[in-house]
Amino acid sequence: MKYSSDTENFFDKVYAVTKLIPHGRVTSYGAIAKYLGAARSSRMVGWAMNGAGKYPDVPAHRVVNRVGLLTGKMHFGSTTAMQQMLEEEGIQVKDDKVVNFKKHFWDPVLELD
DNA sequence: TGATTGACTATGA
DNA sequence: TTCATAGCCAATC
Repeated sequence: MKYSSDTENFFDKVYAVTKLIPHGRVTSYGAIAKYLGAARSSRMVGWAMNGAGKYPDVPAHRVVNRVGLLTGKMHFGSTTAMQQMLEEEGIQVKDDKVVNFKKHFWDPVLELD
C-alpha cells in the first residue's frame, strides 16, 4: 500500500492533537486545523476523524464544530453515544450541543503553543 | 478522469 | 439575527 506522505502526516497530527484534549474538555475542528497550520482545511480534520474510529486513543467525541454542536454524533454508531460520553466527562449537552461550550473549549493553539 | 460529497468555517444579504 | 453562498482539500463514485 502507498502512503500519501503529507496527508498521512496531517491525519497523524490531527489524531495526536485530539489525543491531547484534556478530560472534560472539547475543541473544534477549526481549532485543530489552525494549530496544524491549515485553518482553511477544517473539513480535512473532520475527514481525519472519519478515520479516527480505528484509533481507540482518539477521543473524537471531544471534537465538535465551532459552536459546540455535535455534528459528528451520527458517526459514533449511535446518535446519543457522543453526548453520553461528554456528559460522563462532566460536559453538559443540550439539544445536541455543548452547554457553556466556551468554558469547556480547549484551544490547542493557546494550550500547546 | 471528472464530478460529487463531507464529522467545517467565514462572509454577505 | 437568521439564511444562503463560497472556499477549502481529500476521498469516493
